[in-house]
Amino acid sequence: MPYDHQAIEKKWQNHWEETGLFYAKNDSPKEKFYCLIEFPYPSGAGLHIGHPRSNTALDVIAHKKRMEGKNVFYPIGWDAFGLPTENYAIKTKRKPQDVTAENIATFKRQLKALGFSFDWSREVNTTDPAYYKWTQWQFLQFFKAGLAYKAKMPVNWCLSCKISLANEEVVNGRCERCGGAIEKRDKEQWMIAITKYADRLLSDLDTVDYLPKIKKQQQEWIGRSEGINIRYPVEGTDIEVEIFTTRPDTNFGATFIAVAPDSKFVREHIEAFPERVEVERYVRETADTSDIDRGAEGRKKTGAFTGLYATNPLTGRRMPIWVADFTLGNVGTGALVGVPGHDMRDFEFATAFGIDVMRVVIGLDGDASPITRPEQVQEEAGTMINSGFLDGMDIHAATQAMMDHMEKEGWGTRTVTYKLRDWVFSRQRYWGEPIPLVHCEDGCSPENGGWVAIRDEDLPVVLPEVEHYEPTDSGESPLAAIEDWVKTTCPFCGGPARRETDTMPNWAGSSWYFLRYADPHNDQAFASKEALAQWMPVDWYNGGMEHTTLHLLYSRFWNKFLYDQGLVPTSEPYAKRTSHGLILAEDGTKMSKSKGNVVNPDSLVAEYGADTVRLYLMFMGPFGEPVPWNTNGVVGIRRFLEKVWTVAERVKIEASTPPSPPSGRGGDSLTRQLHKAIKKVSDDIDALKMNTAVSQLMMLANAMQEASLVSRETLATFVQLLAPFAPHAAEELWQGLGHTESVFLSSWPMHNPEFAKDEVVEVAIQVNGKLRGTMRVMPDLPHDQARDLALAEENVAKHMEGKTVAKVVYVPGRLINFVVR
RNA sequence: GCGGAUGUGGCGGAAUUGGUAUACGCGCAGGUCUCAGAAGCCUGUGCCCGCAAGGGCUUGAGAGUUCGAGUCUCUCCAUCCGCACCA
Repeated sequence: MPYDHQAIEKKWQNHWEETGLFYAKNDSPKEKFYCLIEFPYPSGAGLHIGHPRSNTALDVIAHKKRMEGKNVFYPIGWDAFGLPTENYAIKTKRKPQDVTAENIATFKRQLKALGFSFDWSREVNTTDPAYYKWTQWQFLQFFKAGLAYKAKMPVNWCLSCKISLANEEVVNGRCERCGGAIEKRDKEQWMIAITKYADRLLSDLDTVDYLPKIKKQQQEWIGRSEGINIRYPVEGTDIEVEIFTTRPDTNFGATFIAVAPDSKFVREHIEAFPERVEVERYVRETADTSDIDRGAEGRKKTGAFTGLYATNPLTGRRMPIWVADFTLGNVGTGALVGVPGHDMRDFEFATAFGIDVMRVVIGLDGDASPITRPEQVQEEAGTMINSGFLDGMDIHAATQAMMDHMEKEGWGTRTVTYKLRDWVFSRQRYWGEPIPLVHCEDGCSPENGGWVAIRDEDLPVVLPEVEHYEPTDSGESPLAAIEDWVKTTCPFCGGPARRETDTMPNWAGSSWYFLRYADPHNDQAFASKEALAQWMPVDWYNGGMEHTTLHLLYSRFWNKFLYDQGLVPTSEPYAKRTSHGLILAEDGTKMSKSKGNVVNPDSLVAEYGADTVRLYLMFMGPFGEPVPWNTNGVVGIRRFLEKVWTVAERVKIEASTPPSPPSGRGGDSLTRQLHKAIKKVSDDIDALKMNTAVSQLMMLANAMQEASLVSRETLATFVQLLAPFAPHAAEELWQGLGHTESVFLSSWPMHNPEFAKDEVVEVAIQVNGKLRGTMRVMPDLPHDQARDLALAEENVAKHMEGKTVAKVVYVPGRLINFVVR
């Protein structure tokens, strides 16, 4: 019988579905194992080949854990709110609800065709009112706890479309759709105070098993730094300018102050600037530059002098106060003290505007001459000089000494700052969860600016249908145009009130979906305490490296908040987090619809089969790294499965034979290969080294093909090892070997180290580290015998002729190296 | 610019974590089968010199540590991901 993937795959997918084989059981006595993949955004483009990369890997893990006796939970759902669907709906004049339903149907069909062992009975959808009811409810808990607040934040405003744009819709500083100019406009936005959790988000990383690079990115994103806020009096006024620095040790070398155009200092004191007109012009000019450009080292420095001077109490020096856009308004206090000798951007600024440069640190190169060239700027290490009581100290000791001094004098206060900023939670868009607040016209809740929470029993606030999905040209969401909906009554006093028309960002629904899976049909709570206690935390979460900062941090924060409210059982939601690399197009560039280099999973599954696609995805390269797609590689995998099929047909025809008895050490060669493979495949799956696990399976298949006789037991074990990767083919082969139950109900094979041992190994013989021969010997051959055998090799002897042996390095089973002179 | 990562044959990659570099797969070449082709099977395949035996070189570039470096250290270069309203 030839390998007919179409018949086999359909048959087993139906069988698994009918028997509910992979549905998680709430009342199982087995130990739970919660496997999670990032739920997909159901875009109109259909499943991207990158989705099954992650899904297959965790499917392999889920299957192996099942076979190891765990109660595995592997759910799936849809992260369906968001811009692309909304924009598509605007363009095609269709309802986002309908578009979303269609996209989900497509994704579902595509995922099912790949045979993933998802628990489809627990599917969730963020756009379902029964789901977002709880997203809204949880937002209200943030609101009630005082963590949600309104603040003015800049948005990208397209002057011709008259709507605010997402950063992604701004291309080269212009509107993506109309190409028109963009302006930054301040808009009142809901914010969530994630920075209150910064310390715990940082320190609790010690309690979880994330890939080191993931932890590092989280740490850097949170960006804790200890420093000091220093207040300098402004000459001739009663105002002060407050700056933040992590390097007060260099303060004897401070020669200017730079404040950000968008800083509090400029907003509050611009009236007092002697050069006010010039500063106003500069502020307007720089308003639309992005932070990324502004912070860049080497970028041409610009600025405007305010006409004011601050006094450095340490030295009595007059420091001119400049407005300069290389200072960022949202970092520290929005103002910095310029030490051009020891900071490259300060140096660039000072040289551009003729400001003094002083040396206060001698670098490791010992150069103590005046700093005139950029390469002399000493930023990282060194010893203090020209700095009074700090002279001779190392910069780190000097930093502490200076902070002590400044605190004692009352000039400054030690401060911890974070790069992390509070979470902008409002969108002026249609396709998101309505924010469940009303503004009372009668003055309720003055402490919250008049904002009142919707009563729990009135949730969800259902997204009403509108005529047009475009944001209004006043910058409000399209919901603002539905006067009937906006006008409501205050849940508190019953007086007139207006609804909040902003919606939530798509991060909201994805910040807690893993909790909903535990109890997806509950209408009394987002999930019951019992269900959460049973399944949380997630044991293994895999997702893209591109989600390492935002989604991962938001959802950790969200979970921690719920934990503090006593609503979830663990402080950290994910015990383990790994990441997969992007799949690139064959030419090594990113796949994109516009370039037409997108790989279509449907046609691949139809032509080669789901098992081939799954195996190829695991084999194509190291799981954590980006790899270009290669259809030729798929062909190679298909050949492998056909080879397996041929071997299996042969085994079925041959008379049943007992398993090859281990003859002496290691048994026969096939038994040895089998046990090596069991070990390697098991270890590799756990370590997510899927590519080498598959190549080990290939080697075992090659060995079976070459072997004169393959026992049914050997083949059966091979099938078990193959099963997580190629579940359909494995079920078919397993059944062909006479089993009546699913291969996934069998126990994962154990390897016997005795059977895996080699009788003889090849040992390298080196002379002065160069390979001069090899010998086949027992792995534990004693030193003297190894030396004598090696010296007997003709080519080795040739290279040793006339030399004296200074040293012999012998690594049993690996190599022997003669160091000669 | 800042933060995180990566760099090995013609291509995707492997390397027991300091021990025979190039496993496995693709591609290519030769053979077998065939009227012929396809598929399958067998053999070979890092580069240079050599009929061969063998020798030299080789893991982005350059230096260093070591009996021994793809792996450790330093300098440089290139590529990818993220940068807060894409998901």
